[in-house]
Amino acid sequence: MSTVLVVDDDPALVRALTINLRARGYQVHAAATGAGALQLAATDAPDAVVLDLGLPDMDGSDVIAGLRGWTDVPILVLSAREHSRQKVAALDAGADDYVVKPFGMEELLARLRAAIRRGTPTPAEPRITTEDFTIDLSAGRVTADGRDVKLTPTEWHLLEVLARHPGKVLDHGRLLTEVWGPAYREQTNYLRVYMATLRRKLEPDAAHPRHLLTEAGRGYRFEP
Amino acid sequence: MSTVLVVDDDPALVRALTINLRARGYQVHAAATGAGALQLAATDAPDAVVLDLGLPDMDGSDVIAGLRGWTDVPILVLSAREHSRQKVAALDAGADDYVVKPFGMEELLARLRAAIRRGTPTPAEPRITTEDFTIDLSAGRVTADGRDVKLTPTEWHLLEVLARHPGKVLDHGRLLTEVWGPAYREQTNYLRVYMATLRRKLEPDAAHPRHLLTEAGRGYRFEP
DNA sequence: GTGCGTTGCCAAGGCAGCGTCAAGATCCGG
DNA sequence: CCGGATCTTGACGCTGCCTTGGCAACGCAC
Repeated sequence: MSTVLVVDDDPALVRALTINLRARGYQVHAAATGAGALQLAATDAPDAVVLDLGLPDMDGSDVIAGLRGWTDVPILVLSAREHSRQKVAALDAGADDYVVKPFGMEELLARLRAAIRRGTPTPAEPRITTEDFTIDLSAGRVTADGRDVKLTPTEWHLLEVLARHPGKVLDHGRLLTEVWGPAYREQTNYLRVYMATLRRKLEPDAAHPRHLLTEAGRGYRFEP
Repeated sequence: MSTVLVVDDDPALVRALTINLRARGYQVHAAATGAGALQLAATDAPDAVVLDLGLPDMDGSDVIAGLRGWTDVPILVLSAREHSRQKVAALDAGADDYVVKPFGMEELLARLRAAIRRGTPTPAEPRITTEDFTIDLSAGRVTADGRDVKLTPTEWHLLEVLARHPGKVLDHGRLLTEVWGPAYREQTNYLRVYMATLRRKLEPDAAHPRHLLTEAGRGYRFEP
């Protein structure tokens, strides 16, 4: 999960932000001064920084410059002042976004999500590995001991749906609807045929599958 | 020089933005509808998009989704409405920034600079080599054993799109929208024709391609 | 053990998708 | 206005995928 560095000298605001961010699954570190912020940013390598411009010890632009000297971490600036000139200065100093206080928490969180999303142009390796094969969802390929496995469109589509819900049992109706469309909800034989070919192509022993499992009477499950 | 696509149905605002952006050295293209915006974005490949949410023909989120389906170009959203919920929706749909009308021109320009600065963090090696040929993306040239290979504009465009996503399967719709525009999403025969000429010009054995591969039923893939 | 529903497996026919070719249509420089 | 390059369009086999039906194996309830 992502780490966020919150920099503000108002303890109440820091606490409010911390609570909201933690509730969304972020890890939060806080600093009350510009010097502390630079220090923490260097040691923690956060995924985003929320920075109040009105710090007691340093000018906001200097904090931004201090960060930008060595990192491209997204910086989201908070400020009580509406002054346009200051916004321009902060953005040109290298900030990624600017939010005026008082702000809505939902908006701040959305802007933070947008900033972090941009900050990681590698949206994580969407790659799922088992002991016997590897699925690369973004590249749309499957490899088994080094070699590319050739899958037909339908085979791939079915595998993709299963792999996106690892460990979960997906019932027939759901799989059929997602792969073939709502009109095919009753054609459970399709599933039998295609699960069979997937097992033949991916499982070491198709007769005793280890990853493409049947949950009798309920559906199928993918186990990494 | 950066190109900016301005999307707004208010001619006065479009003119004001155009004048200001041109004065700063940007190249400006404009659209008044969502459909026009998607079309222009596909053909012009702008470096940033300024998008008004209140378009006559499409919902703003749909325009964002239509762009995000195939490009990471920075999107800066304009809206008259202050509603927080709409901001959140636009940002989560993939927008990079959100500015409430009326806005200060200086602030808008600063945010635009920040967005474009973020959007081009890849000076990177714009050169891709395979065993049989080399693609120089920045120079727009391809060489096969020392000699320049002559490509027509369309051939080059198609090769470029494939080469920018090495190893990934790109489906027909995506390739067609990027090379020919959204209106050609169904013309899969274009792909067949141009993949054939690319193979003839680049592959040692066009009948058994090693780098320009077809993923039957799903799309094409470039393998370095 | 028996009966029933569910699942795995196989093979054959129809057909969609792909590669290929060639003939207009269009664009562009001279 | 002409000639060549480029793009568009249609047609035609062919490969291989999807569909379909039938049958055997299996597990579970009785």
